[in-house]
Amino acid sequence: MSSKYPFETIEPKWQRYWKDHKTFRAVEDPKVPVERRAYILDMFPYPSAQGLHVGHPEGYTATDIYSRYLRMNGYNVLHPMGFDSFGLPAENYAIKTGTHPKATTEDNIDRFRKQIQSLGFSYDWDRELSTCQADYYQWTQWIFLQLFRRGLAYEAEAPINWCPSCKTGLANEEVKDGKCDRCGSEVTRKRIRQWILKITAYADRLLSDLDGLEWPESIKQMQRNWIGRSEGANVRFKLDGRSEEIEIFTTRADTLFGATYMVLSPEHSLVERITTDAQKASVMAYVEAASKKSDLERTDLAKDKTGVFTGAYAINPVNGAKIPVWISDYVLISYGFGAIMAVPAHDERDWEFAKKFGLPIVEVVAPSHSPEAKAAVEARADGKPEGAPPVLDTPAECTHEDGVAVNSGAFNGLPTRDAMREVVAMLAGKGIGESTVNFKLRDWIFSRQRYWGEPIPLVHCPKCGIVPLEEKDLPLRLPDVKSYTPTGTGESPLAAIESWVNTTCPKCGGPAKRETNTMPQWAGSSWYFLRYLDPKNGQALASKDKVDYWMPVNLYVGGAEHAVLHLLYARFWHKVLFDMGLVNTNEPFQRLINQGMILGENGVKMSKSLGNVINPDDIVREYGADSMRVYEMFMGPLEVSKPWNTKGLVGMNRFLERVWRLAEKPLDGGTPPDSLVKLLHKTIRKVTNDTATLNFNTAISQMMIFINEITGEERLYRSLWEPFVLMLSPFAPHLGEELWEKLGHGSSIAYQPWPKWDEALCVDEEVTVVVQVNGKLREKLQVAKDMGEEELKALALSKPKVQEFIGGKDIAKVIVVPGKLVSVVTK
RNA sequence: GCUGGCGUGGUGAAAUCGGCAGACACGAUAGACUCAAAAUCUAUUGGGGGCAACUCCGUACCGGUUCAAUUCCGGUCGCCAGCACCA
Repeated sequence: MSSKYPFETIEPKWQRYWKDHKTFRAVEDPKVPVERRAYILDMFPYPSAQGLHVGHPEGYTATDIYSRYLRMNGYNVLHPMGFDSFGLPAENYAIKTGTHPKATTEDNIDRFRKQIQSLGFSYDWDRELSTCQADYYQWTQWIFLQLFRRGLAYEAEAPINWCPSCKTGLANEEVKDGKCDRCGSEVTRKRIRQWILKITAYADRLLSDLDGLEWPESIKQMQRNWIGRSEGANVRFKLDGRSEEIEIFTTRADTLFGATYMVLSPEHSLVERITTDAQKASVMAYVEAASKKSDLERTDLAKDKTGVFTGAYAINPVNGAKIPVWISDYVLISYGFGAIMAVPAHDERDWEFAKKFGLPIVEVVAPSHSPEAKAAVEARADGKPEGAPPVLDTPAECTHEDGVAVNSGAFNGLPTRDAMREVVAMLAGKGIGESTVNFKLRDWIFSRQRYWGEPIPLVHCPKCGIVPLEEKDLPLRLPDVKSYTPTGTGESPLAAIESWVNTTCPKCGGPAKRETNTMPQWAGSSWYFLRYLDPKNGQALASKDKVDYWMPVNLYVGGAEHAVLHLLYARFWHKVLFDMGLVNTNEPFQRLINQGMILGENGVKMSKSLGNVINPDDIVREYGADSMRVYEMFMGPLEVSKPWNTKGLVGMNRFLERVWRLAEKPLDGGTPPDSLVKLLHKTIRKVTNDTATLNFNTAISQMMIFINEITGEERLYRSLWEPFVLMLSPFAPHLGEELWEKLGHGSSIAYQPWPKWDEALCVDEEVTVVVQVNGKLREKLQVAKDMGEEELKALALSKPKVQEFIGGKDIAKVIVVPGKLVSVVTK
């Protein structure tokens, strides 16, 4: 009678063993060559009150299997875990319940750590960190000071997302579809004094360095779009009868002759000055209304263009035309100069606006094969481009396609690309424009008017201005407060603690006030992977030796939701640290993989409100951690989203039960049958290759095939069983250790050498060769693996079945792929 | 709208230097064991037709290249994700 697989006792037993023996402690052994060192990293979790979700262990299991596999292959592996613990959820909870966020955060971390440990991951827990601890955020503050010193942090008034109901500024990630994620109110804009990081100074490098990264193409593409580099030109337009100029950015300098009006963003600084008295009332009303609009109203819903004429006119520099200057909120203050030249014939937005307000539309680019284009090209060939016949009709539709310049004076007849270059050259010659590059990426609004974050280590001194703290005075500790409730004035709750706010200036010693904004949640996570390298270092964020030993991260696994925020911020900070000589690589994460989402059993996203959430604790209790691990890896490729299915999990549990029952047979030291030896070697080959490439689902399937085969045997051969247990152990580590111990070994399986396969034993002596006649499969041949082409052809043609389908027709050709197929084609 | 990705049995999926479509698992059906159930084991399981040997169809849809297409190319439709007036 066989016993049930006792995961309830095995799993805690080995977890205790690993902890007591510090089995997975990583040590910087200089004897290990660089190519045998591996830094395998998970995106660390935010420890929420809900506890772990089944989605978390998916990526963690993948990196764990890979880490264990690498250790067994002689690698020195760094595989750490920690907690991203500053941020709004803890603070919101504190506001609601009056519990200190530190207390709830610590509770949550304890819970998370326990849950993570219950899954048997091989982390080096001696390196655990938490971003809200002073000995960690001391270095987050230190990095901020370096950014400040290098001119990469500046103070400015900037409009931020503001929730009028929660009375607080919101981070971008807390705004969903223009609404507050917490209360559902529409988010408005509020201008508040902000600390901003100059990430745009690194835009070019953040873009070009993507090319060298082994990241999913989709993530690289998302970052490219987000950075949004565009080449174009700046052009300055004179105002009619005034000294000011309007400067604009355009990617289509070639359409300058078609610019029939200009539009300023309502927030543009010239608006007030250039508006004529007659227009003042309507312009001011429009500006006022625009400022009150939420983002949602200004973008999604604003399909219909709105705007007001300022009364002012600008001069089109190429043809001297007087063109009206309007204001409209379809022009964004935050991009380019917050002003545009409008070319309605060749820009959809300008087209809609011009149609609505009856503004002139002039075609300046004709489709390449149109008669207008041909006439312009001919005129140019004759040396008289300006003599090209004018195109007078208002175009029927707007097009941004390339073509040939028309209605463009000396530029008539030039193809779009040439016209762009020529027009810019002409503008540059006159000193009223030049080619330039613009980015969509904006500077990083870095301050939060919140309590639970890193205090910004600066003071405001009435004499000296903004003064950074001395590095020796770090960390600047977060003080205790009575109330975490946001003030609603745009000041953080810290502002109310006078004893903390009032301080002395580090420079002059006079009275000064502390900066009361705190850092966003993204600060701590922008460099945590460096602190794991040297988590107890009191002198530096990490010693250079340790950075050199481990960096860069060889494999980083986490959700795709961090494609642009965390992954872009971390790259930015890393490049700054690289420029300072503190890290050895330009990029932090060499290889990135996004695990897919685990959906609910009904195929939709797991969420509390849908009642389809699976709690990993229940799974571990009922089926064991190993079943959970193997199931999550068996579900499908790591990168794709797939629905949870508890039935499927039960199947994995059955597989492990079968393995356990097999182990209860007495071991046999004899030689197993050839066919099983061959299967073993094929299995080693497949599991090795698939594990190395993170194709865990097919590796598991091969192990199942192996088990199905050897289950039929009377005896359990040690020479088959030991290699199998070794291969299984990264996937089901508790069971692996237990079976290894049962095999009579004294030490952990974690560092045993990975089994090797013999290629000669993976080859079958006999293979199936299929015969096709006119593309259809008609016969199969069992032949020796190395049968030659001629022999195969003769054998195939000798088969009655094949002859039957040839049906006496002449043979046009026969294609033979030795070991695979014979394809007969008739005339 | 733009960008990226994906469409294969009842379900999760496997197979792509083009070469037996559906490995492995779930579910289902039938049987063995049992007083019975659970567990376990055995068999069948893409669809249609045939008593059967067998045969036809089948990888979202339409077309192309090829002796041969799930795989390559062009188009259409659908789904998912991200961005969204970026001049």
